[in-house]
Amino acid sequence: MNALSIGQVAKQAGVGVETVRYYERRGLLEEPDRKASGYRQYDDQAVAILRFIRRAKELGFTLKEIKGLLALRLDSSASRSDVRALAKTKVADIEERIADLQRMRDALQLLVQKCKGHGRASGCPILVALQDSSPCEDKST
Amino acid sequence: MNALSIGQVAKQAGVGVETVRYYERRGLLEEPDRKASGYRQYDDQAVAILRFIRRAKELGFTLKEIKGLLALRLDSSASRSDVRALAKTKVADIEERIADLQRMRDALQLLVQKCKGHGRASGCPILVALQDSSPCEDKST
DNA sequence: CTTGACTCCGTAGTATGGTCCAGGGTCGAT
DNA sequence: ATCGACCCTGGACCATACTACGGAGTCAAG
Repeated sequence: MNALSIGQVAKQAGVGVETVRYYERRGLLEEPDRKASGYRQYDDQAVAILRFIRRAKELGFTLKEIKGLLALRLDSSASRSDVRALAKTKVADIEERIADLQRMRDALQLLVQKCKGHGRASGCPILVALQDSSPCEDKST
Repeated sequence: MNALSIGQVAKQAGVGVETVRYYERRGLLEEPDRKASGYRQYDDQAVAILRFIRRAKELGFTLKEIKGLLALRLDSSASRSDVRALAKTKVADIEERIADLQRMRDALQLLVQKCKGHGRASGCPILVALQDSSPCEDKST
């Protein structure tokens, strides 16, 4: 197991040094061992976790959620059924998110189809639809 | 054309008063006329724009993008294909996010499968799945 | 042993999209 | 005239996710 400096893990994971420290503060990354000088010493596992975080972020997870996802991984020794339940909940969350995005996409795609792309922008069906097609119930009750 | 107070436009558009002022500061909403007292005076057009913003936000546009969309609407030299291109880009964005989420969901589902029965959950498929599906080129050049 | 790159820490600033607050002024009804 | 509801401004504040900075210490090559 090779020891890596913060700069090296950062580079290998494709993030900045400040970001690594930030994740540590946020509790996503365990506090690593230190050398006598106080320098952080990481191993390859840290790189894997950083890449995981990067990827999960791309998937639209917040750091808080990613922390939970990482906890799934670490909790495994304790209670497997809990892990399973948590993972299942996450799957449901994600599916909901997918459904939301699909609704967004469908709505937008419908608008794109309505617009043939000819003529002036004013009067474009997309812009018109954006104004008119909304239910937008007001806040009065 | 009826004159509306900020509270009235806000209510009709389904947003908060502070939000209306915020949009004005951000340049999404034109500065309205003022009464002698300094009170803002809006018309129905403002409600339409606020609804437009709300709706576009629901479709995943950022305020910056919405500002662009609103500018297109006013720009006589802008064409529908400009609007269409923007919308299409957004559709592509959303589809990418959907695909990513589906991959994440599959990875998690795999985790759920693996956690079933026994077998160590350390060596977790979440981490593995996300590690492998990512290019993760490092920053070195 | 010097030099330059790297690291430490804490704090502050960035952007996004608001939201809230104080300390005023205004409006409409009673 | 007085009350409550509304509006004004400027600025602070919230969360999220970083990014930058100052002033110090450390490491490794030459």
